[in-house]
Amino acid sequence: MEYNFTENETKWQKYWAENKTFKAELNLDKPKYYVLDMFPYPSGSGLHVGHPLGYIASDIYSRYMRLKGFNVLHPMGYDAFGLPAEQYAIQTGQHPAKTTEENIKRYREQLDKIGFSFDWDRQVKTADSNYYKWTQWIFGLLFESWYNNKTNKAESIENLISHFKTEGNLNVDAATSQTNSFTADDWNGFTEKKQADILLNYRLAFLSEAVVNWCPELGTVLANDEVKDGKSERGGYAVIQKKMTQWSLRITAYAQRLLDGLETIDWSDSLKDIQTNWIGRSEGALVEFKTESGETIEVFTTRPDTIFGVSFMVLAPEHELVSKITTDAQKEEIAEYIEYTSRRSERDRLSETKKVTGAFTGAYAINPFSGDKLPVYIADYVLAGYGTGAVMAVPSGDQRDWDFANHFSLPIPPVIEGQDVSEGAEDSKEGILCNSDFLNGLPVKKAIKRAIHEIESKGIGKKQINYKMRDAVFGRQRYWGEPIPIYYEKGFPKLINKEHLPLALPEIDKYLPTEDGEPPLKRAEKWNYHPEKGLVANGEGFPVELTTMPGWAGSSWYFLRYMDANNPSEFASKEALDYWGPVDFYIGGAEHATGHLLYFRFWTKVLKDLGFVNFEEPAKKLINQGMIQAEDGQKMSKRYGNVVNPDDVIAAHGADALRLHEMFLGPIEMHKPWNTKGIEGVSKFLRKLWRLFHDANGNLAISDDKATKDELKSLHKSIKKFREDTERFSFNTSVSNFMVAVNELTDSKCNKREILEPFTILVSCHAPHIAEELWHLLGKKESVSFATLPAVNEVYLKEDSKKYPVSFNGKMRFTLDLPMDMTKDEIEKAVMENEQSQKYLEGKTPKKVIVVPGKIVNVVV
RNA sequence: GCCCGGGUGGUGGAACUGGUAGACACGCAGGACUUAAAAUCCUGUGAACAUUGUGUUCGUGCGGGUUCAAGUCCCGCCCCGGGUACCA
Repeated sequence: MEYNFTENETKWQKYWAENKTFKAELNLDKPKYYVLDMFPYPSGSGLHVGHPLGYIASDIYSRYMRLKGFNVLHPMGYDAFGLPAEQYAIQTGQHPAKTTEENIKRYREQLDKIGFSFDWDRQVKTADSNYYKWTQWIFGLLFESWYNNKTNKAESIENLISHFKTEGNLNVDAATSQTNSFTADDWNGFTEKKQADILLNYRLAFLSEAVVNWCPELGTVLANDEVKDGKSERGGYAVIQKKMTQWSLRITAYAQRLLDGLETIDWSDSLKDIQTNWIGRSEGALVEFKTESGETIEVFTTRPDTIFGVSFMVLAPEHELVSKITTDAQKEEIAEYIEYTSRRSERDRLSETKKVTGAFTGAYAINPFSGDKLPVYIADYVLAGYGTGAVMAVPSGDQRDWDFANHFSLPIPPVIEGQDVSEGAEDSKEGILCNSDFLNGLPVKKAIKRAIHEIESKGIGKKQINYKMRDAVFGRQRYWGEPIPIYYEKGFPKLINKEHLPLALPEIDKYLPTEDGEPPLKRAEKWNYHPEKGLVANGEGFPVELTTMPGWAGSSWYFLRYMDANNPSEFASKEALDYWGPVDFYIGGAEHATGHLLYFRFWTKVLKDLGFVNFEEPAKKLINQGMIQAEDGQKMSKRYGNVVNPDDVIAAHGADALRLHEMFLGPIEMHKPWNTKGIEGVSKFLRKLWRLFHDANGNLAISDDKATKDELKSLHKSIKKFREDTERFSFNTSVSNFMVAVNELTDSKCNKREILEPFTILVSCHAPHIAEELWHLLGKKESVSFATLPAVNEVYLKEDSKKYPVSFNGKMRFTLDLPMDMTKDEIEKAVMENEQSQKYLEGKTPKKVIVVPGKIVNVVV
């Protein structure tokens, strides 16, 4: 009887589901291992063949770790809130919850057919109110915390308030947007509103007025990682900069820890690089320049050593000093320039970076060391959002400053010996300072230190570290997301009481902004809050926040919920968190490097600081699965009509073949095209494997005879390679390893239990359905996933002899079979005495003979 | 521009710390079985030259180098993919 994959695969999928074979239970007696996949956003088009690639790899690894005796947590769920469902709802009027549920159902059917060993009892859906209740609760934690730079962690806002009451903010070192200082008396005298406003400058979840990315098409603000090339990542719509009051999360407080943590985790270098660049740490100095009129311009520079090379100053057009220092004569020009820059979209600005623009304010600043008069310009190459929004321009060392100086005919004084600034700036960190008074003769690195020292002792600045990363904009003017659990009393935000969570998403008539441009939640009829009664009809109580959370809120902590997914009273129990956390192995796409993967590290650190989890990093090991392209090398997309559906592949070849084939395509981390024909190879392998257990007539035929030395060698070679390959996530070479073994066993017509039983266990990770059936044909009653991974017995691998490749001058000429226990000298002698050697020696005596026992022989003539 | 990956047969890819380049597959060619096809099995398959087996030369993007020995290490380039970009 030939192997019937459809029948067999359905049978075992049913068995696993009915017996809850992969149910994970907390068991302190067993070591745990947590394998996590990035959960999918259930889109309307279902899974294509590229999606399960990572899931297959993680499933193989999960099964492998189970065989090694670990208690494995391998869950799955859905990232169910998001823009596409809402856009669809706007078009069709269908409730996004309904379409999302339908999509989830379809995803589940597709996933079930692939034979994953997920514990479905732990499924999470971010749009489920039992889940987002806790997302809202975590938002509450962020709202009620501030970051203490002295203890280097988040602390309760109550601590801060009591500090304010007794000392004001004088001895507070916090991550804050508060610039003014106040005393205890000041604080106690402030109105409630004023106090609330100040606290917002400290809270980790805070409301502030800031320039944000506004996408008019989507009708919402976007975080920096959701904007690519000046357009929205979803939809590709134009983005403009707009000043708005917004909820944000103070991720910048964690910039240094997010950087430091990278050194403790086993993630790919490219991913770490992306995050490092995104965080963008730079060391330098904050320096004050006085204008002639007595105003102070503060600049950030990474090259304080070049301060004698400053020939002008530049402010961002939005800089608050611009209006104060502009002379009457220049007012018109400056106003025109500001008007021009505010008209330009983000895309225009980015695409015209070579165009030099700017305007002179008429004001002059004084170089604090040289006393030189420095004209002050405004230009939009200086960004309001970075550093202080002002720079000291050093045209000899900075190309942008050079271009500007060149355009406006400003001097370009060199400050490094031998510097040639006629064609452009030279920004080398090597070199010796010149024309720089007390810095003359010093190499750059020492000069930087010296300059900072002088700046500090003069009292005009200090050493400073800046980060490119911005705080994360958190509110979205959209419907399909978690409501932010905030209401407004006396004009300032307050947290909705814990017992009123979840703050459920209300029903509304349509999913569009109101006529006044308010977010869709404004349409809800019962969207006011009463601290005792909860939600009440509008007109009663206090208004509730109208924005919702971004797509990444729910995914920032889902890995924690899986640990205790059905807990009704906590986000997860302490016991479960301590046992299962952190994630041991995480797999997902690299496109989440600057979004999800930063946010989930950030939330983990906050929860650690507040004592809820005992680990600093959420995932110890992470690999990125590559993309599977269509056969034509293009991206697989409905638009190109080149999508391959796993359902079709499974119908034609089976789930085991799909799993093997996806792995066989190449290394997990690489992008590679789908290859329809290639699947024949793995199908053939499965049939060959099946035939090892059956005779020519298709009847089961397993022998209890003793295995031969060669058969044992095939088996143990395979066990060894399988273990090595799996440990280094080389799933593709495992497949060829299986093929080699089956080919060898087929050649020797091996049907011996002693060989087939352990081999079935190996194969069960990649091809669980056929393995499960074969396991039962071998007479086993339990699932093969409860078996033990076979150990390597080196005795069977030991070779008696080695076919030595013999090279002359590095060129391989012939091989020579020699016993393994020969010494170097004996090998050399044997080679030299061999008649074939004479031909290549041409009568000469060899200069040198290199012998690496067990490896090679190389004769140098 | 800067920072990461990556370039190996007709194709996907192997070669873990320098040690027989091309494992394992796909494809292709030839053959066996068959009335025929499918399925299965066998043989061959980097290129060129030569050929009786054997052999010789070249060959891992290009050019150099280190080494007894380089796909692997070093230097300089080219191409492809990704990230990032007036970040001072």
